Amino acid sequence: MKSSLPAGQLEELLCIDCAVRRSGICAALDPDELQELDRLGRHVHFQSRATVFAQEELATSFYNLIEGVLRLYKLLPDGRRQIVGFALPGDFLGMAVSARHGFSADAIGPVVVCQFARASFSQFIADKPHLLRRINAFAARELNLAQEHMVLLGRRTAEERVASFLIGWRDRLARLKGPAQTVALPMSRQDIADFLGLTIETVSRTFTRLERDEVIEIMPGRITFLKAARAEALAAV
Amino acid sequence: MKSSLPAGQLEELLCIDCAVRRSGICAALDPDELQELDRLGRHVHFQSRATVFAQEELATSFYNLIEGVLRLYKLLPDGRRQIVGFALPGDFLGMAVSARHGFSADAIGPVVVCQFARASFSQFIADKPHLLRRINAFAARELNLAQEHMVLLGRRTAEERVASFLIGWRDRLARLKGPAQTVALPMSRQDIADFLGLTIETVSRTFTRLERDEVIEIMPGRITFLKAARAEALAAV
DNA sequence: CGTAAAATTGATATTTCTCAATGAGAGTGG
DNA sequence: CCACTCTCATTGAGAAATATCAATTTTACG
Repeated sequence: MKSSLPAGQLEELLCIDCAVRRSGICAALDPDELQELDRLGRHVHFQSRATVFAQEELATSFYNLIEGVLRLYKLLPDGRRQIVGFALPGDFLGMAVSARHGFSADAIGPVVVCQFARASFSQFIADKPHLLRRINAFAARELNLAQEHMVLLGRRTAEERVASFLIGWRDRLARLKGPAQTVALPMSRQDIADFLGLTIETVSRTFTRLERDEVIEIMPGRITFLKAARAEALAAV
Repeated sequence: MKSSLPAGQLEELLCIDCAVRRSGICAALDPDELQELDRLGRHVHFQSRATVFAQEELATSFYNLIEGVLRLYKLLPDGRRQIVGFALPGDFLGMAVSARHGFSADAIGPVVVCQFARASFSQFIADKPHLLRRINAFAARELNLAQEHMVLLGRRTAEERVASFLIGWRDRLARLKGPAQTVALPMSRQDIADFLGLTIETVSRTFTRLERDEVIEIMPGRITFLKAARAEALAAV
């Protein structure tokens, strides 16, 4: 955490000290490789609502999310929005299928990312099978999440969607910060609606219903599970 | 296509002669590696409706789809089904996130797959960066498709879903067999409904409406585009 | 042909959306 | 410190899209 770098570069910590060193893709690297990586990446801060990259923009970088939350979304030409996921520290972004990004990413609250130029990072990973395998595992996990979400969007009721979302979010935060009954929800109701394929009104009504049934308690920016088992049952069915 | 192998092994063609040699992940391999791979994989035939692997089953193999169509789906405990995709020749399956399959795969019509034992294939790819990169690219493409599908499921109307599906399916078949206005639909209306997050009745009514509007012509097991541009517009919005 | 499965069509029900109004929290300037 | 304002969230009433239930028709297959 301490740094001997001159002022103005304080955030340019070394990979070896990185907060997501053990959870991100970099966990696959040995000390020598981490040192090499130090020269390729740089930390970039974004304030709330800032855009890290946008759909259709040329994908010139890869990103490791170090701190904060990103919403990842696709827009239809008429403005309809589908949030395809929320990124948390340790997540790796930028695996575009073409030269352009398939979705936009913007900050929900302050964010720090580790940015890598596409060309040099591609070169860095090109002959590192252990790192390629880890990136593969990350992609497989993402794909699995996406498929779970398709089931939610295609076949679940509003109440099941909301319960699934809350339980899934709780579990992701638990992996980062340890388990807790109270769960921070930094994203807006509109974000939740656009993630779950619902309207903001339906999300709000469903929250209220879950609170009336004493499954959760609603507080500004967070909720508490009162009957976690009931919520889990709704999420699982 | 010709084979000098004894009867009973007629389908055990060599990788070098494989129908999906240029489109599948194996396109990343050189002749020596293909020869090595010959010893690891074996062709397996499935008849229509047969299950190649099932959700929650131990993932003991990887598969290259050689011929035919698979439906890939997840089931909820109460029987609701979401088809997460249709696999076509050249697709690679079996990248499970855990030890178990995240979805089921079964044959729509006769199917041939090239099956690899998980352990030996994992070993085969472990130190082949070019193959790992290709598998990565396949995963990224899958993820991209999944995200597109999330938009469809979360934010599109029934008519847009059906038009998107027909156009998307046409384009995938075009890549395999060349462009055509008439498109084979080997899957049932129920399969289409479970892919699009609709009921069979809504799919049927939407097909009928598209036919009444002279956008498509419906025939048993296939459709023809009469106004492809109109369908594309519905799919794109 | 005859039968079973798949697809279509119709009538009605239900969920979720849309439109509109109200309420609550956070930041700002007097 | 308090009104003011802006954004976000909640609530209500009615509309719309899609689901459900129930025939009927078409297609596939022995």
